This record gives sequence, C-alpha cells and structure tokens, in this order.
Amino acid sequence: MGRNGNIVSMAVVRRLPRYQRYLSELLKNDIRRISSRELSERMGVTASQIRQDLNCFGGFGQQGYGYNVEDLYNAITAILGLDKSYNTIIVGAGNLGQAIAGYTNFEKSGFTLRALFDVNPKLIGLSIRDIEILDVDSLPDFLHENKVDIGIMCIPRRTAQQVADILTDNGVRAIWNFSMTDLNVPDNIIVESVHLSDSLYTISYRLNEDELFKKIEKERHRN
Amino acid sequence: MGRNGNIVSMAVVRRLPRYQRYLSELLKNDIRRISSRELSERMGVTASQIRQDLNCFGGFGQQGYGYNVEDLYNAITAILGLDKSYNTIIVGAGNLGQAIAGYTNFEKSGFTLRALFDVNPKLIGLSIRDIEILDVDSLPDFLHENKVDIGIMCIPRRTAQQVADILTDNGVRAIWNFSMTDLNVPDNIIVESVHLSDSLYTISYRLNEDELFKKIEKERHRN
DNA sequence: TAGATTGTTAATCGATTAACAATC
DNA sequence: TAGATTGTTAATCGATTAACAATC
Repeated sequence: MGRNGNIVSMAVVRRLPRYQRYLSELLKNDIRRISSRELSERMGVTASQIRQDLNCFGGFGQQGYGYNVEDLYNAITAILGLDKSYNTIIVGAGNLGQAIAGYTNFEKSGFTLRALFDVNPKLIGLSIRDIEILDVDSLPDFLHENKVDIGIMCIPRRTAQQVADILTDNGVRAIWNFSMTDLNVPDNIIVESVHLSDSLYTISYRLNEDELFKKIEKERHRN
Repeated sequence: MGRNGNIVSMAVVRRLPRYQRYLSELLKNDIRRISSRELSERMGVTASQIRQDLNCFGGFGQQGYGYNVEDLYNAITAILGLDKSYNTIIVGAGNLGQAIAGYTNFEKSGFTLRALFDVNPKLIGLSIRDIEILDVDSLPDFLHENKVDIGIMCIPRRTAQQVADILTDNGVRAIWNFSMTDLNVPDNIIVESVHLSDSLYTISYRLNEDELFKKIEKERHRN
C-alpha cells in the first residue's frame, strides 16, 4: 500500500485518465487493436511503462497481438470508476463554480450536479442548467437530506476550511478543491486540489529559469 | 539537466509555490524566523526535503538560526519569477475563460491580461474588467502588434491544436492549457496543462479503489 | 562557549526502463 | 510453425530521507 493509503501509486493513477483519452480517440478512429509500442509512440511514453501500469490491474493484452482497443477502453473506464454515478455539489457559485457547473461532459461521465451554494444574495435563487443556487447556510440540511459523494469547492481561501469541515462532517466522501489553500480533513476523506496559482507560477518559473541560473552562477563566482 | 530540459527537476519546482504560500502566511502572522523542522511540521513534509529543495537555488538559511521568513519569501518569489511582469491573453472567453480573467490575484502577481478572444459573436465586443473580448480571427494580428508571454487556452479540444500553432508561430513563449487535450508544440515552448477531467477522474478512481481490488482478488481466486 | 540548525553527503526508497521467457 | 508482443523480473535511474560535520 502506497503512502497515500492507495493500493496503486498516485503516479500510476494520474496516468490512467490519459490512457482513457487516447483509447477513446483510437475508438473514434475505428482502430480496433493496438500494441503497447504503438500506443507508447502516440503518447510519448515508454511501452514498458504502459505495460507496467496496466498490469497493476490485470492482464488486458494478448501476447503476439496487443490490446483490443474497445476492451481496454472499457476496462480503464471501469477502473476509473466511470461506470458508476456520483452526486456532486458545488460550493461557491462565482465564475469558476459556474464554469464547472457548465461542463456537461462531467454529467456524461456520471457526475451529477445536485446543487450549487453561495453566500451572495444576488446569486441565490438563480439556476444553471436548471440546477438551483442555494444559500450556503442551508448546506448542512441539504447534506442530511441528500447523499453527496463529491463536494466541489470554489470559494475563497478564507472560508475554505470551514466549508470543508461541514462537508466532511456530513457524509461527503471526497472534495475537489479549487480554493487556493490546503485543507485539513480526516484520513478517510479524499482531497484532490487544483491550485491554479501554483500551476501558473511554474510557468513564470520556467520562463525565467535560464536567467535565474546565470545570476546564481555569477554570484558564485563573486564568492 | 532534467528530462524536461529543466535545470531543477519539476518535482522540486512544483513544490515552490506551496513554500511561497506558507511563507506568506507566516509573514502575515508576523513570524520572523522559522527552522526547516518547524516549517516541515506545518506543511506535512520532511525538513530534509525543504533543505534539499531550497539548496537547489542557494543557501538561504543560517546555521543555528533557521531562515528569515521575509528574506526567504522574497527569494522564492524571485525564483518563481514573480518579481517580473507578464503579458497574457485568454483564448476562449466562455465560463472558464471569464473565471480566469476575473482572478485579480493573478494581476497582483504580475500577470497582466491584455485581451480575450472568442469565436462567439455574442461575446465579441463585451468586456471583462475593462478588457475587451476580440474576434479570434484577429489573434495573429494582435500577436504581431503586442508582446504576449503567456497564452491561456480555454477552448474546446477540437480547435486547440490549431490555436496552439497560431500562438507559438507568433512569439508566445508559454501556454497555460485548459483544453482537455494534449498539445504538440516546439521544444522551446513551455506548456502547462490543467486537465480538469483527469483530476476529477482520480477522485472517482479513489472512491472505488477498495471495491475494485476486492473484485480483482475474487477473479484471481476463480482462476 | 553550548545549543541549534543549516548545507551537504550518503543511504534508502520508489518509480521507470530494459530485458526476456512465456505464449498467442 | 515463425513472428509478434505480452506479462513480469531484473537493472537503472531519480527522488526522498537520514545523518552529520560545519558553523552561526
């Protein structure tokens, strides 16, 4: 068992959705079979890695043949839990919350948005795709009456921990966190954080790396 | 030099913004000095890792004392290139594009949004924070006339590669990609992809992992 | 000075890649 | 059968952690 309490390491798990995307493309192009070598060339990874990754979950290929695209696609879809459905809510119905609420692709993959919540009286009562924006004060009551699997947090840093506590205290099993802060939650709760600013700052880092190390080199010579 | 052409490994680089966030919190709370051990306890990482990471860039601490919070904060800010400014544009002014356009925090960190682009005639001509939404057809001309460092792509998969080509052919040095597809770009172009669906699917995976491996175990017994 | 804590080297751990026997 | 390609073991590589001399 990995350090995150995961059976399979997160390094592998994070590659699975990408495999699914590429297989879905192959399916669309009516490609019926594929070898790990050919898939590896398309994806820019090693064939070894693909075979190792898949074999965490079972032997999906056939020696001398490769993999049946449709079977493998279905297998990975099931591994990702995308053959099941999930109730979600969004807390924070600002621009980002509304953007995520608008992604109908998530609905198609089995993630059903049950409600949005906000503090802003101007937003409360409005609807997005016929899903109402409710007062965040009613969140605990809503969670008592509705089974919610995933809470999507799109609120400012300030109130994030407080909302996370409400979610985890009321049966929500996983949090998709867009608040730009880290959350403290019980061990059995899954947290997936998307820190947009962290992601952006890696870009500015990389834009400056060469210059930075020229400067560091120069300082070293001085001493 | 790392495999991404990076001097410092991306594993380290991706931790830097988090260090900066924690140091900024310490600053706010008027904490002047901190040891790697105490910071490690707050952040839930090892003190060794913090010292190793920082020493990729220089010796910022002092034996027997620790680190001066303000100095270290400023150093990491400079390492991340956040002491400089960047011109950005957003291609795709839908919900997500508008959400990102609305993040005034990015402006504060030196990322200046110069324009948005869209194909939708209903959006073209509108403004967000006084920044106009332009016709995507005018994108090449705009890039000729304006130095743009970072192109932020919030468009559907279908046209993503095409737009990426326009950006990279016209002097944009980095792409922050929210289109749910991989992009092919020249080696010298920086791409940072935020695959929201990939992130979400790791949650459904983790919600089902235990059950999945019970099933796999059962199948193994059968054979 | 004595205590604390860094910067850095060495040891460990985990992830990736290579190799190849098994087998379709 | 011969060729191809898997599943899996072994080797390599890189990242993390531990240890400790240097030094504030």
